[in-house]
Amino acid sequence: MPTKYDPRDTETKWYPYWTEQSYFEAEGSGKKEPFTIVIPPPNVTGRLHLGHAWDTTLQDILSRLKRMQGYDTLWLPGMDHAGIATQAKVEGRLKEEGMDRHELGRERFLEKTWEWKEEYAEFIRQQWAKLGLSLDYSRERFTLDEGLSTAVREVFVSLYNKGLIYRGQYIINWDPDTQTALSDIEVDYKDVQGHFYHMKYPLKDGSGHIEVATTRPETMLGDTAVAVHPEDERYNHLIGQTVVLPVIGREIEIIADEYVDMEFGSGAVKITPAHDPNDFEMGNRHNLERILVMDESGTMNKNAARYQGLDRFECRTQLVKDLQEDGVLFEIEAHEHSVGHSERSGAVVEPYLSTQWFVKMKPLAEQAVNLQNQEEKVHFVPDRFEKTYLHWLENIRDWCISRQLWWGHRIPAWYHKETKEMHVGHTAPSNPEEWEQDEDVLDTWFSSALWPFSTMGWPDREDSDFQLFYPTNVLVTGYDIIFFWVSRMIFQGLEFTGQRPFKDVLIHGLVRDAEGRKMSKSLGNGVDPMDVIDQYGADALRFFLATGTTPGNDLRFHWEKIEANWNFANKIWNASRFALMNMGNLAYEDMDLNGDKTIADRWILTRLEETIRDVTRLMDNYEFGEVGRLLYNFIWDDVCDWYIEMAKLPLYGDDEAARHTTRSVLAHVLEQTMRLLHPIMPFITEEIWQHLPHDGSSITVAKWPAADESRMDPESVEDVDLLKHVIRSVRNTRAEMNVAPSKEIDLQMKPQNDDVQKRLERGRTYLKRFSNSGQLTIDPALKVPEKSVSHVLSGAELYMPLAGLIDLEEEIARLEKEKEKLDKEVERVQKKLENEGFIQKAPENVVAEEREKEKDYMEKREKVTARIQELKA
RNA sequence: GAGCCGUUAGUUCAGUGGGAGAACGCCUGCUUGACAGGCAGGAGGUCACUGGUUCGAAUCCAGUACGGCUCACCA
Repeated sequence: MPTKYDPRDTETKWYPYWTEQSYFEAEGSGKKEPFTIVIPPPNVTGRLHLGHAWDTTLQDILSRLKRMQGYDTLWLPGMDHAGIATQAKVEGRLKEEGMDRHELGRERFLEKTWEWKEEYAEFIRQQWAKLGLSLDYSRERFTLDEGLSTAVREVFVSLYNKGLIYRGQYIINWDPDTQTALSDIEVDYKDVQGHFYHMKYPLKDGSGHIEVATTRPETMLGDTAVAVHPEDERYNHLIGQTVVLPVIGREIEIIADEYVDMEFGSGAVKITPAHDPNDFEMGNRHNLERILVMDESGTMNKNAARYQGLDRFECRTQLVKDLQEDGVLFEIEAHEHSVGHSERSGAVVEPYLSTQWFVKMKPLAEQAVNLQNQEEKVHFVPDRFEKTYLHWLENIRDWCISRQLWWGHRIPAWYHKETKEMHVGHTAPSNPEEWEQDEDVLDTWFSSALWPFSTMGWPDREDSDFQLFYPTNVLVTGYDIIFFWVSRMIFQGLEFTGQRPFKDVLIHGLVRDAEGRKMSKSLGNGVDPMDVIDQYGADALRFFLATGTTPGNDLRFHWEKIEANWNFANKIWNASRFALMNMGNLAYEDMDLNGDKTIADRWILTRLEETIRDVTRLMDNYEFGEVGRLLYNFIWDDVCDWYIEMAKLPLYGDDEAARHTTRSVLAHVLEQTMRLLHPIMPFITEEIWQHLPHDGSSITVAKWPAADESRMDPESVEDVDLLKHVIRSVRNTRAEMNVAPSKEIDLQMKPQNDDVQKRLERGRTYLKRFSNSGQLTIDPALKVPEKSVSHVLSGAELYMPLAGLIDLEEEIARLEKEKEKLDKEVERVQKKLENEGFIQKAPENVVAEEREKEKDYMEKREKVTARIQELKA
């Protein structure tokens, strides 16, 4: 084994082995308790980013843990066709080749897109492998697969038949760039510094005019009314009168509607039912005509009269100029307002009248809301996200699900060419030549919403995977897609399977750069997880992702932390190297933990049991950060800095039996620790585990360690704690007095009682070695040496005669300082104990602890004071 | 406008009713038979602020300030 850990060797070796041995394939036999996670399917648009790496690392930790704990673990992989995003990518590629999808035709374009999909799917699988993810590839799914498409049609037809899907003409969010409708949540609202345009519309009878204002003046071309509040005294007399719409010359009525806010603007509103959702509603109430003034690309149409052919923003500029000249537009006010942008293309979204398909959300949302009052609810971790989720559901509007794209699930609706009759069903009507299928496809999230069950054979409820592995145990995802995905899976799962699709939802945040900024292409601050792996290994990256933060919070990426985690891997590597070099070909069968163990052996075994217990508990609570901290400290501090150093005594000694016991303990501790760490750092733990004495073919299928209280030895912990205190005091003195570690000193200890004396005697060999003392005295009747440095510990005093090195004044000053510290402690404790309330109300054990401390501090202070007196005398 | 989160050591973050923690960074010393990407020792914090509850508050409650996020409205 090389002295430095090189993750590249290890990490390329094990993944092929794991998959060849089918360790990640769920059995599906029903003999073991199942544990299921479905992966949030990444888009087949490109490379995985750090967010994916984080999300999947957390899932892999849970999957590996549960697999080791004996569950029939299914972690189901797959990908999402990502309608708009993928189509845009393929169109981009076509454009480079000087082509256009319309030239190519729908069928050829889809062929090209499938090619793209295969290419990127392979790419994504390679990245999953590099991350070490324990995915069951035998069950990989894609949202456009045959089976999943069947599920999509089943859901569509069923919801349609229940009246929960309908088609109609409404105002939707239109993206003129990609030329498709969007759902409400695919629109990003940004505050924009715009203008408020004030206009006068003349009354037909010539008696004057009425003032209106708008932020989108081009929509005035489609106005079909002006509205005022029925109780607005300024306008009462005008209700029912007619105004002549400038430019167009259309005569439109002044109507009364309570929606109008009298306080806002002039109190009169222009009404454009085909270009604004509120105006559309009002139009329905008053039977107003709906006039579209643009086409699907945002270009003004024939209803825009002389502005026909202009882009909507060119039209705005020109129209404003013209209206100003005509005196219609009399004021332009700076006005900050919120403007919707397409989440995908960034284009300004146009509220647009259009015929689309919708899901009626009220009944579905209600079910999901009610679920949270039941025992079998979805548990959000951390639970604050439940509030976010419920608030959204309670205020939900109908979901526009049709998209004017080619790449996706085609809507299973057919229209008769002549009668215009509509047919909704799994298949086309029997005489297909007389019908044509709806051109549109479904929102990508419509199919993603079915993912937890469509991937398991549903709608075949008898499918063995669906029977065994559904509902899933936990969903791991970022808070940014709670609305898009989590909520939709829940209401569709309830509607179609009658069960929650997952018991827990583990929410994480976003990966940010070191300055806390979101990683983005435009900022160029993104980090490719594959680069991180190439430099430091997947284990280092995974440890960082697992331990960097607590659930629900964002994570800042720091290269230094990744590097520190490589150091940790290297530390583990070298500790193992040491163990193996001193293992003497110890075989697994020959390991013996029942021999005559040293206090170090008993202590580290106790610490191991504590670590097993705590790590298991924390894993179950998704507290991976704490798990990492515990394992890091156990390995680095307890195993490496203390146990290995202590184990060197028997290992380098002549006592064969003692050596055998210590070898066994060391091998056992490392072997068990590798198992505990394996879910987080799968590669290095497998590598080391395979080198160590072990039983079985792979750590991936080794049993998760079980805590055994009977192996704990509290005495040994007290022993080692005392030894550590003594050793630290000596080291501290050496450092302060500039006594080189290589220079021998005398160490004289005066125990206060038999118990401490015995402990010190038991630890004598360790004390001698770690203090590098020539003479070591343990004597309750010790005659205090002159000219010596002293330390007062709980239960013992220690002296180091360092004649010639000691400055008496300095030593007194040091002890005075020590005494001051103790004074403060005593004062603090006594203040507490003098408090009647504390004595009466605080729990007994707390009071007892304080009394114990008081005694200890006072004793120490006494000793220190006495020592000062001696030195002064 | 409503809701949520954060504010703890130079930095990144844990801790969430009973003596302020870790990692990294910093300072000092060390070719100690696994590791100098290491070992040993050390410095460093009125836990944002103001009140309240409590025998006891970094921790619970209310408010304030600053930073961030989400939703809604915006003619």
